[in-house]
Amino acid sequence: MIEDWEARLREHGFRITPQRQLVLEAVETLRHGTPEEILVEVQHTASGVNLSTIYRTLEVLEDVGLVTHAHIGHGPPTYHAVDDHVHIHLVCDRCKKVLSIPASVANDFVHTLQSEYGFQTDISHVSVHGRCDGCKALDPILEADDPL
Amino acid sequence: MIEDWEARLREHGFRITPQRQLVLEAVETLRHGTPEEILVEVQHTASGVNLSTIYRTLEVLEDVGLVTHAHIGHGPPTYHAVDDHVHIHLVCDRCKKVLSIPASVANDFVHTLQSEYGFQTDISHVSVHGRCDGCKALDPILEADDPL
DNA sequence: GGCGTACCTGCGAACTCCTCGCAGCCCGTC
DNA sequence: GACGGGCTGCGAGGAGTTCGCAGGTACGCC
Repeated sequence: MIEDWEARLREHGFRITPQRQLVLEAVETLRHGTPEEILVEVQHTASGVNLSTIYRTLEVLEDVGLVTHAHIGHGPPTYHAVDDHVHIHLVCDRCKKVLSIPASVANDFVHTLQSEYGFQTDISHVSVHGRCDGCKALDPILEADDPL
Repeated sequence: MIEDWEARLREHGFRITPQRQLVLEAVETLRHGTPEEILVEVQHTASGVNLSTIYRTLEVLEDVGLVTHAHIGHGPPTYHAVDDHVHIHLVCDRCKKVLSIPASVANDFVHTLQSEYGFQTDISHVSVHGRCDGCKALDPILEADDPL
């Protein structure tokens, strides 16, 4: 559990509630979790918790910098705890598998965006689509084709 | 208009219909278009066209490699014609502005993903989140914080 | 040019993901 | 321990997308 999560919330004028604790714990346990998955995880401990609360709680936790979200393809967003290693998602559009790689791989790319376009990149929010090693052999991407 | 679009469709066993032609034209005119925007564009010419048809047509056009889509943040996907320059979207999470930059900027990054992780990147499908030059000054991203 | 069939379209229902309004609860403070 | 305002659960509702079905139409075949 991230230390000082209570302090983080209080600093921003938010209250400490069991729901917020449970959601944060669930995000850390799952490492990659959609709101729906987080709900299920939370309900192992407290079955009365509502999906709206998950959404509102995730918004609060993101606000104070305890969790982040990233968009992985078409479905719902995925949430992470921020003390987890900052990473990039490689999403295989064919088998839907998600690889996490260290964000450092993109350092040069990020610097170029900064120096040439003045763009400050939130690298943890990036997801890169394509074909994983296995699927590449079976069904490679052709030029600019994107048969998702 | 992409040459041979009719041939492309026929090759894959699809028929040529006015709707398919109009959708393809709309995508090329708009350059960046959500299904809803494409519908509006198509309806300038043929008001009877239905949104379901737009979705089904885009799926077909993507299938035969005439259009691609990319996910730009929380909203609906954006479609492009494939003869357009391959590009990367830089999405400002604060002002929602989208910059298009040449895909070549990511060449080294793409090669690293290939050589180190065996991952074949569909670079046109990537969207990079962060802060544009203007917003960066007003409200920068703090470490791993992501206050979208 | 006309015919038939399989594909395609329009329409509406439904589904998923998410947000909102409201009434009651409970955290934090005095 | 009592009070007030933020927080939660619940249900309704909205945006974006998909699906099933009935009728229309492209296109191969004569």
